[in-house]
Amino acid sequence: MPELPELEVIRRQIEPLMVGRTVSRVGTTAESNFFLTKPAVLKRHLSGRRVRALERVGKYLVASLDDGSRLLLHLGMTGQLFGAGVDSPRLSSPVARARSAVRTEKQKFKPDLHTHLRLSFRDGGQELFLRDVRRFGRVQVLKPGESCARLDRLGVDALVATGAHLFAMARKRRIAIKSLLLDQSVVAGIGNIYADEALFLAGIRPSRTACRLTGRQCIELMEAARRVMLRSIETGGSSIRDYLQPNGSDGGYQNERLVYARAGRPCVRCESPIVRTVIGQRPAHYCPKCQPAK
DNA sequence: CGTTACACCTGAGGGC
DNA sequence: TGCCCTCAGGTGTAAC
Repeated sequence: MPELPELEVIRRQIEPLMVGRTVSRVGTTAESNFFLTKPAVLKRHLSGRRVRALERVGKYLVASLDDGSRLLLHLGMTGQLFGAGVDSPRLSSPVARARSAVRTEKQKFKPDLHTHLRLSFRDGGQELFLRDVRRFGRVQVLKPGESCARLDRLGVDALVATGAHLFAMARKRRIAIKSLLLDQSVVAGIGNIYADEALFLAGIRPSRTACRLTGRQCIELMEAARRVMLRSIETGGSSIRDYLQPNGSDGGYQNERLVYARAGRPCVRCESPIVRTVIGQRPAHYCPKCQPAK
C-alpha cells in the first residue's frame, strides 16, 4: 500500500509521538509471519526503551532505541499507523468510508483483530497502533550493530537518486523500465502508483526496455519521480484504498493522480483513454499517445 | 547472474 | 442472499 510519500507523511506525524518517549507497554496479536521478531521477544525488548530517532529508509521506518538497537517497521500493502488521539479513523474501503462518514460524532481509534502492534508510552504520551489487514507488513528488532539484509539491499533513496544513477543501472538491464523503478535495490521508495505517474510525466511507456532509454530520458524520469513524490508528501499521500494519515484523515494526492487507476478515462493532456496493462505481475497505466511505444 | 512465477493474506466488489 | 471469482500502494524466494 504505502510508498515513499506515504511513509514520509507517516514518519513526520509519528516522530513527535515516539522520539524522546519511553515505551511502557507493548501489545501484539499472535505469532505470525508479520513478526520477524517473535511477539514475546518484541515485548521484552521494547519495554522500557526510549526512542532516540525515527527515520525512513525507502519504504521502511527505523526507530533507533537508547540501547543501540533498532525497531524496523514495514507496512506492506495494507499497513496503517495511527496515533491514539485521532478522531474517527475510517478503516475500510472508500465506499464503506463514505457510508460511515454520515456518522458525525467523534470516536477514538479502536484496536481490532488487525491491530498487530500497540505501543504505550510513559509520561502521558499518545499510544501508537500498527494495523495491517493482509499482514504483508513486517516488524523486526535489530540488536545493537546487527545488520539486516533487507536494509543493506536497498538502493539510493528515491528522493536523492540522480538520473545518472538510474541510467547507469538501466544500461545493464533488459527488464521493463517500470519494473526497474520498482526494484528497491536500484532506487528505494518508488511503488506502483508513483512509478506510473513518473513515467507519464516523463512521456515514457512503462513497458519500454530499461537499457534502451537515453541518459536524457533517465534524468527526466528521475526528476519526474522526485517531483511527483514531493508533491504527494505535501498533500498527505494517496488515499485510494487503505492508506490514511496517522491522524486519521485522507491524503490528497489521489485527486491529483494522472494515470494510476484511471483506465479508460481521458488523458489529461490529449484525451486519449488511459490504458491498463500488466507488467511484471503488477498493473500498469499509461497514455498510449503521450507515452509512445518507441 | 538476470528474469520470471509464485507465495504470502484478507476483504471488497461484481457477476450470476 | 450467497457463492465464486478477481483484484489490490509489496517483496522474498524458488525455478528457469
